[in-house]
Amino acid sequence: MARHLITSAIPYINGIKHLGNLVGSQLPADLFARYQRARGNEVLFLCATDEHGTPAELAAAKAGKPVAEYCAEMHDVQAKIAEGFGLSFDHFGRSSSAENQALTQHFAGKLADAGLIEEVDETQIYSKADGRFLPDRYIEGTCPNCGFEDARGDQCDNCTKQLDPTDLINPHSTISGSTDLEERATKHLYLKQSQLRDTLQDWINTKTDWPVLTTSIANKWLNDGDGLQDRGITRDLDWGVPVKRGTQDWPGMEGKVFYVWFDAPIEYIACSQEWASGDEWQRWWRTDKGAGDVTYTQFMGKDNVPFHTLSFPATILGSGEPWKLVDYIKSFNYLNYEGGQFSTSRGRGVFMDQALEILPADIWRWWLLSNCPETSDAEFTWEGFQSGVNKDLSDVLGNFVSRVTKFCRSKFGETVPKAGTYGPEEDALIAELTKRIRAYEGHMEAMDVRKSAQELRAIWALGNEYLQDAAPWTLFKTDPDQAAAQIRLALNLIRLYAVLSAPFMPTTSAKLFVAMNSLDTSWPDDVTAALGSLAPGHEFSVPDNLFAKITDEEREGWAERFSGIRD
RNA sequence: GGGCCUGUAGCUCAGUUGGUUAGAGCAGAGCGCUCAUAACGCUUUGGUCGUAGGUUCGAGUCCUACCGGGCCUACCA
Repeated sequence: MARHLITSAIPYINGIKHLGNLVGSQLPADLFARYQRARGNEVLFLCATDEHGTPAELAAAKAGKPVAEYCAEMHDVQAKIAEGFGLSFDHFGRSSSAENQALTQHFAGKLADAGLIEEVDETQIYSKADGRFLPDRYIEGTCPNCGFEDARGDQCDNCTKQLDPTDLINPHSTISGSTDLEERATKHLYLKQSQLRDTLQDWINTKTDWPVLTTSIANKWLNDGDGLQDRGITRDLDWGVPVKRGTQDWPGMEGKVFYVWFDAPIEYIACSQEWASGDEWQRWWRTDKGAGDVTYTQFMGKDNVPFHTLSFPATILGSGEPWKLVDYIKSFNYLNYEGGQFSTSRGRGVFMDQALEILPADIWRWWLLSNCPETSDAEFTWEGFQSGVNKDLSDVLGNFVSRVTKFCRSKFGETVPKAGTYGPEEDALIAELTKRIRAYEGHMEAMDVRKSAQELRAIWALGNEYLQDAAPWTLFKTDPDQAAAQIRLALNLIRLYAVLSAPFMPTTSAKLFVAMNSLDTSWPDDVTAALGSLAPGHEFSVPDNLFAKITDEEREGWAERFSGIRD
């Protein structure tokens, strides 16, 4: 039995995520986790909220709450929505946990012991009105290059020139608008990633099967300009993991916290400590404690790739301790919304809570996964969504279940008919099913999400093709026994579909198991045997229609409702 | 500015190391079926593969230039 450690990029705490965030990390990770469990493998699937950093502090202030309270509430909100989407985390943790705090400090201590931490004196912009140091992006002013008035401190959005905050003319805080800014001396810890450059390059070079998107971003950072740069891992903030060297105070670093991107990936490990009782987590993370046979897969959007291919591995490798390194990084492009971008800050697009208000989770799961942005950015349009969902789910799968169960009820009652035997047509179907199921498995193992969905859909369609060819409604008049055998097979197909479709649509799958009155969720390694699961005489019930069609009126209403800023 | 990705039928996308008449789903057209959510099945119409050159016996696939779209560029996360 294989062992799979699976983590999804951890969503930031400051608000509800949109569908683009969902499809870029949590949803495909859940698909993979559910599939591996269905194949009988041991899975630990982890996710958490990423709670530190300036935006969290500002969001809390805006909500008029202490940041700890705000984060606790938002964590619960995100956890509930995740549950609504059927995300099957073994644990949904928090980067602000005591476990992560201790582990982050531990790693910092080990890195310092290894000579990989440097203390750097520097100056940063301080805003007296805001009472805080400002990250470059929170300072705006006039671009010295093109005269654009709303240039950010790191880059001008108009002429794309890279800037330093001190370059700006008439700089002001984007938080308060205050122009009372000054340069202040401060000291920070830098992780000397440059010393690990060759180690990281050698490691990345072995990952020939990773998505191009993943390795090309990593190589860019490793080789651009002077190569991998050292990186500041502390900030002058109140909310975060206090800077300590292991359990010891760090002289000169009082009142400072670790940078959110330093502690966030460590939460993957800490999350397992939150989940586990005792040392159970170690057999997933420590190669000296039984994690040697673990396959570790991470899922994330492309914006997260540098931190997962370089920063976090630098932390792991630099510690000199036997931690498990990631084996495969599945990265995604972005999902666009009706010709533009989903935007959290501007409230553009459909957000996870809104999605669940208007349609069941499985419908979203199916469309998002079968259209996920694997090779390039993908496009959400209401028309495409409507036609895709109606065709695939209502017409191909839903209607198949409906026609089979209702025909059986009217001719044979709500029991699997006993008469008749299988012949060449059934053998041909089984051969075709076997071929396609093996292909489906291959795509799922490879995490080819769109291809997996395409194959699954083709497997559903085989049922309709078979029925049309067999035509039990005609045969019933002359050879009812043969029609009975055909319907027996078709009923078994429904159970088979419930098994195969479960990773994509867990709720629908569960409904089918209930209707078929079956507890047999075993994977169809032998398709012939799987199609004998529901024995002659087995009772079942006719389910309600699985998927209501999306009407034109609904589609138009939603397109209108979600055309602007979220309410 | 630099780097990476991308441009294939009306739409959304597949096209393995260059190899015969370029594929799928949806949409369109025709036929069939009537068990079913007017659902299903079969057949079929659509493409000089962004443009222009080049390499090759052979290019959607490799090279160059150009045009269009996107992302990243290290202090947002």
